[in-house]
Amino acid sequence: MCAAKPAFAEVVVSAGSVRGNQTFHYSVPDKLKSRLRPGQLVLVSFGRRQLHGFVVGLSEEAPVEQTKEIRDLISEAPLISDSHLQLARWVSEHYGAPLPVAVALVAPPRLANSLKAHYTVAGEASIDVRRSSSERRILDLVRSHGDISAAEIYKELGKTAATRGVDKLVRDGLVDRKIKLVFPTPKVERLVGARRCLRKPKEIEGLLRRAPKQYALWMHLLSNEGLVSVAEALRSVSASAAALSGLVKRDLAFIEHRQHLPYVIGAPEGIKAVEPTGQAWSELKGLLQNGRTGKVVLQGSETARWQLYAAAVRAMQHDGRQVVVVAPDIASATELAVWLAARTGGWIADMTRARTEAERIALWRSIRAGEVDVVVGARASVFAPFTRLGLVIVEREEDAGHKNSNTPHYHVVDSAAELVQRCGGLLLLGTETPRVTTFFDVENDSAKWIAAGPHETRPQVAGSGKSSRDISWPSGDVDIVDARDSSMVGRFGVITRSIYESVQEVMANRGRVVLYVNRRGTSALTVCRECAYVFECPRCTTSLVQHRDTNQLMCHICNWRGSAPSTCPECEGDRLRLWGYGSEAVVEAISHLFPQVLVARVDSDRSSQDLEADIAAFLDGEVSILVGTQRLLSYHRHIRASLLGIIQADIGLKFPDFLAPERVFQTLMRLRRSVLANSLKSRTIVQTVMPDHYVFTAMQNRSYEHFFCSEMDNRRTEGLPPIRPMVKATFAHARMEMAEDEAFRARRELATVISADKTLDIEILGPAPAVVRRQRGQYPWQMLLLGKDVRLVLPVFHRGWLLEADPLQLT
DNA sequence: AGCACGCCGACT
DNA sequence: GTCGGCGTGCTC
Repeated sequence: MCAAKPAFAEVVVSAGSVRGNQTFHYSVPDKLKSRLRPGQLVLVSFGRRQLHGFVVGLSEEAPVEQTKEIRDLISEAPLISDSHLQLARWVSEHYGAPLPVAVALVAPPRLANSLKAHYTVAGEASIDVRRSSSERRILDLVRSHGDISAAEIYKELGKTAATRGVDKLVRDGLVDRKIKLVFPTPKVERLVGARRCLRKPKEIEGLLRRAPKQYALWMHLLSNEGLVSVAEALRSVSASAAALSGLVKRDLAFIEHRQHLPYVIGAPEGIKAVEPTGQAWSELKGLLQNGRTGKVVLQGSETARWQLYAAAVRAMQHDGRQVVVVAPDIASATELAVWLAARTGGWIADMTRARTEAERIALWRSIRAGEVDVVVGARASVFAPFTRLGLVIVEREEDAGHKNSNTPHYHVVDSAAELVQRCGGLLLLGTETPRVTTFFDVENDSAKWIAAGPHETRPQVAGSGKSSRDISWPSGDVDIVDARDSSMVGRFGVITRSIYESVQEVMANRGRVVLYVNRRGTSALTVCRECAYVFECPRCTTSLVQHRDTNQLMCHICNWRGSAPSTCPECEGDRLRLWGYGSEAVVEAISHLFPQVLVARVDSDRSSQDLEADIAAFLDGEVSILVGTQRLLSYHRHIRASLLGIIQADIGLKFPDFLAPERVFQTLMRLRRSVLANSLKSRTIVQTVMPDHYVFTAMQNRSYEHFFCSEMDNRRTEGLPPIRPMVKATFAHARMEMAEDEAFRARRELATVISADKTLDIEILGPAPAVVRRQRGQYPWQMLLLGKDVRLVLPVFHRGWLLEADPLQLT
């Protein structure tokens, strides 16, 4: 604790443009000396502006000579706990994000919208004749009201004149600005129900003989169990509000006001709370009982994992501690919330169902008040203001949805690890196929491993020898076909004979097939056979992909579209050739080979409605073959088949991105798990031009460790993550030389900083133009920083640079 | 955001 | 020399 009467307060000012993790010191006025605490919201002068900011620390001394006074306390109750302030600081430093942006993560949602300015008279200053007419009008308004809100002044003068005039008056000390924090509350719903009474229906019919609308309404209410919304009840019998008030006056109906909170998920009746048996639960239970903090990896099938989550949540409810479950996307968050609600007592908050600002704020506040025990949400829910945290569950920790796609580029797993370090609690990472980084932690004993199963005996593969972690593995054989020397059948030359024959066999047995291609469209590039002209995107340096169904050329980087030409713009020749292929080409090829079979395409070029209809047809057996991209995985619960064909997955492996093999491996594992779910006779055929790549051999050997060890060999020699932390820094400019010059200037500046301190462990790769040299009309140049001290030099990157720590994609 | 400062090219 | 446009950095 600091001294009772702090002289200075350290404040994070809410100005988005303040780069880096800079705070500002203000002197504490006497009237606030005994009241100021970290986490409170204050009003401060910042340059010419008055801004709100969070107190993050109190001290006897300030690092600067000149300080201004804190103008006002906006919120007496601290809105952010010490631990969450520390978490925000960590996010800012770790991800190279501005501190105000990081603080906004742990603050109430859209805080600025809840701040309302009020104006009062300051002193007895007489009206200066030189004041403009709008200033005089504002002064009159303030004087006559005594205390007037900004909104009221806006109404009188219009926004521009009002803000300009009011700012001037505040600066000149004629009026005082006060900021009030007014949180919105979710709208109140009026519900109506029939009053149960002992009078016979016949009697009431008589009573209401001369009020037919009231009678109709009464019958309607009786036919409904419980309460219905007033608006809906009146609409359905086309009655007016008068009819309702008549019923209420007769005491036949009653009105209840209820806050409609869509994020509250109650437990349905008949909770199926079954305590799991088995090794996994007894291990997990032990860790939970000790109330220890730490990281645990739980590997297993979805069913096995979810059962353990439910048991863990119940254990926490029993101990009176809060649980947060972070799902990789909105759909699975809601699914998990409903699933958990059915298997645990009490109510669960689904953050993804809090849609309006008022709802999000109400939920935030009830979490802060400790009223909510279990929260399920997408990635932002790790930053919710828990007060007695016991458990953080990250579902499908390997999913890319756990990484934020804009500043700050936080990752849920790393943020959650920091969270439990500061707030306590166990971090449970649920996964089917762990990330390399996560399994590295297990190998290092910095994370515990629990195998949730179901397990099957798997072929033994020589690994590090040290560990023998069980990993549940999708059943069925994997065959690898070398696409380079196999004979191709059908159009475009995309299907090997071996896949063709297997599909034929499955079709003969009335089975179903899923074929995966990693690209949309018909062709990867369109080339002129006369002059070798390649159609390129006008904004990017990518080749355009032809989409036959819409007859368009399309850029897969910036979504540029143009109609497909029939002649070459260079030589006007008409012999255009489609080179490479995507999902559309595979559909065409397959339909041509199996004309009697219905084939559906599943990729993001098609609308959700169309896709759902096709998936339903697939379930009915009407459609027997699905051809799709990543998009197939959105229907992972429905795409069961006895044959999974990987037509093309290896394109990514040729990119200069060390993360590509892991991405391909994860995608194929997930596809296999969903398509072949527990059917023992099912097969996977991988058609590839890289049959010896460890991604495919590991699949064939059914060994995660085979994949992991090969992957780590690569990363160790290069010192890539998780061996050394990595930060990607990108600078884009519409003029290529500008981007290049700035990239090299930053590189030189970094070199000076690094050479000044020989102990710094930092290596710089680049700068180099991005693989796609031009994107959306801009030329991005990027640099990769590696080493344990990389974060110390992040302040070197000023305005215009985009920083991403622990990137998931280098291209 | 809004202002100060400094650099550079255009003009007196 | 000086003016002003523009890019950059600072605000406790």
